[in-house]
Amino acid sequence: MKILERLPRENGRDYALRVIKDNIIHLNLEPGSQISENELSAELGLSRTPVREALIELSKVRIIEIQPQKRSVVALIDYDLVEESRFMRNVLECAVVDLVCEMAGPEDVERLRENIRLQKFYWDNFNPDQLWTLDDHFHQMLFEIARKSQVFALMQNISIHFDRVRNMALFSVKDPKIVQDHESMTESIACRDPVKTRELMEVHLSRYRIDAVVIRKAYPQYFKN
Amino acid sequence: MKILERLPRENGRDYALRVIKDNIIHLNLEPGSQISENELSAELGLSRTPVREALIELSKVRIIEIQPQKRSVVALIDYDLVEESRFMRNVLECAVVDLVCEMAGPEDVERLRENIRLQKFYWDNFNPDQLWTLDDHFHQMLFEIARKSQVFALMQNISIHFDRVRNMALFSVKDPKIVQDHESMTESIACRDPVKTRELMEVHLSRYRIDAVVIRKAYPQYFKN
DNA sequence: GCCTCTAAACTTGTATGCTAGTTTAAGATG
DNA sequence: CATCTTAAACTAGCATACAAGTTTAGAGGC
Repeated sequence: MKILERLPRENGRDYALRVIKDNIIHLNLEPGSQISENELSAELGLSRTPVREALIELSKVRIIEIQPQKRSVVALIDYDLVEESRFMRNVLECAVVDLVCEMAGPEDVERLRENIRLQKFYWDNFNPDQLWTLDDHFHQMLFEIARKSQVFALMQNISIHFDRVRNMALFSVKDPKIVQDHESMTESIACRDPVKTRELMEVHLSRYRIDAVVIRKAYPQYFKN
Repeated sequence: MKILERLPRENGRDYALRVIKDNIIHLNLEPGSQISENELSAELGLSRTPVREALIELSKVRIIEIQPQKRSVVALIDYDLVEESRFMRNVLECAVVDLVCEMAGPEDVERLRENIRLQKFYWDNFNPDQLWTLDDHFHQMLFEIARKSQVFALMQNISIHFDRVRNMALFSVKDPKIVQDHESMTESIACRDPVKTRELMEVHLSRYRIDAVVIRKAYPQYFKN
C-alpha cells in the first residue's frame, strides 16, 4: 500500500480515510483482497480506532465489505453499483448544468477555462494524476456554481465505484475526448445553452460506460459478475 | 430523549444511529442543542465507542456538527441544506419514475396499490407515524423497482434534513393531498405514462417547500437563517 | 466592583485491552 | 490415511483509560 503524507491538522480518521480510498482507487488494495485493521493501523502509524472509523464509512457505500467477527474485504467491482453510481452522476450533473447555465457569472466561466488550460497542459505532458485531479475539480466547480456542494459531497461517496473504473480507463483506454468534452461544456455554459450542455454531459459521462468493456477484459479477476 | 427498543441482532452502532436519528427527526433532540457522547451512551446503555461512530456518520451529512475537542450540537435547520436535499430528491425521483414506468410489472403496481390502501386507512384513523413509514416505503419501492436501491440509501442520508421539516409539516399542516399524490402517481405508473408521473412527482415534492413558510413561523428558534 | 490568571472540569480524539465469534491447523482416534 | 475434536490464532465489536484541547469557575490582586 502507498502511504501518503499526513496533512497539517488532519485527524487520524480523515487521514486513514484518504489513504485507504486512494489505494482502493489505484488498485494497490485489490478488489477481493482481505484487509486487516491491525495491519492498516500499523502501516499508517495509528491505532485501530481511527482506522476502524474510516473502514466503517467506506462500508456504508459498499466499497468495503465488513463481515462481522470474520474479515473485511475490498469489494469486487459490482457493475450494478457502478451503473447506479453512473446513473446518479448522470442525473444530478445534468440537472446541475441546467442551473449552472442560469447561475454562472463571467468569473465562474473564467475559472472553468483556466481548469481546461491546465488539463490540456497535463494531457500534453502525460500526467494522469494531475489530469485526474483537474477532472474532479471541474465537476466540483459545476456543483459549487449551482450551490449544490453537499450534493456533490454525497455523490462522491458512491462515486468511488465509478472512480475505480474510471481510473482503470485512464490507463487502459486513454481517451483524449475527455478533455475535449470539458472544453465543449465550458463553452456551451458560457453561451448559457442548457440543452447543448446537458447533451454534452450525457455523452461525456457515457464514455465511462463504453470503456467498461475494455477494462473488463484487462482485469477480469476484479469483477463480481 | 425517547429510547427505542433494541432489535434482535442489531449491533450497538446501528442501534445508536437509529435512536439518535429518530430523536432528531421528532425534535426530541432539538436543533441547536448540545449533545454529549457520555450522556447518550449512558442513556443507550452503551459505551462511547458505538455512540461516537453513530455521531460521526451523522456529522457527514451535517445534521450533527462536531466541533473537535469542544462540543457536538444538533444542527439548526439550514434551509440551503433542506433545499439541496429537496433538489436531490426531486431530480433523482423524477429520473427514477421514468425508469419505473418502463420497468414496473403488474405485481409491482399491486404492491404500490396495497401501500396506498394502507395509507388511506391510517389517514382515516389518524396515525401519523404509520403514515410516515408508509410514505417512506412508497418512495423506497419506486427505487427498488428501478433497481436503484443504493442510490435511495444515499439519498436518505441527506434526506434527514428534509425529513425533519417534513415531520413538522405532518403535524402543523396535515395536508391530505399527500396520499392523493401517491395514488395518482401509482395509477399513472400503471398506465406507463412517464410524463404524467414525473409531473405528479414534481408537484408532490414541491408541497414540502410550500409548507416551510408555515413551519418557520411555528418554530422560528430552530432555524439558522 | 472588576479584571487576570490559573486550575479544574468538561469536550472530543486516540490507544489499548477485553469479549465474542470464526477460521485454522494440529493432534487424537478410528 | 481419513475424520473428528479441540485449542490456538485470528477477526470485528465494545469498553475503558488516557491524551489534547476548550471552557468555566473561582481565587487573587488591584
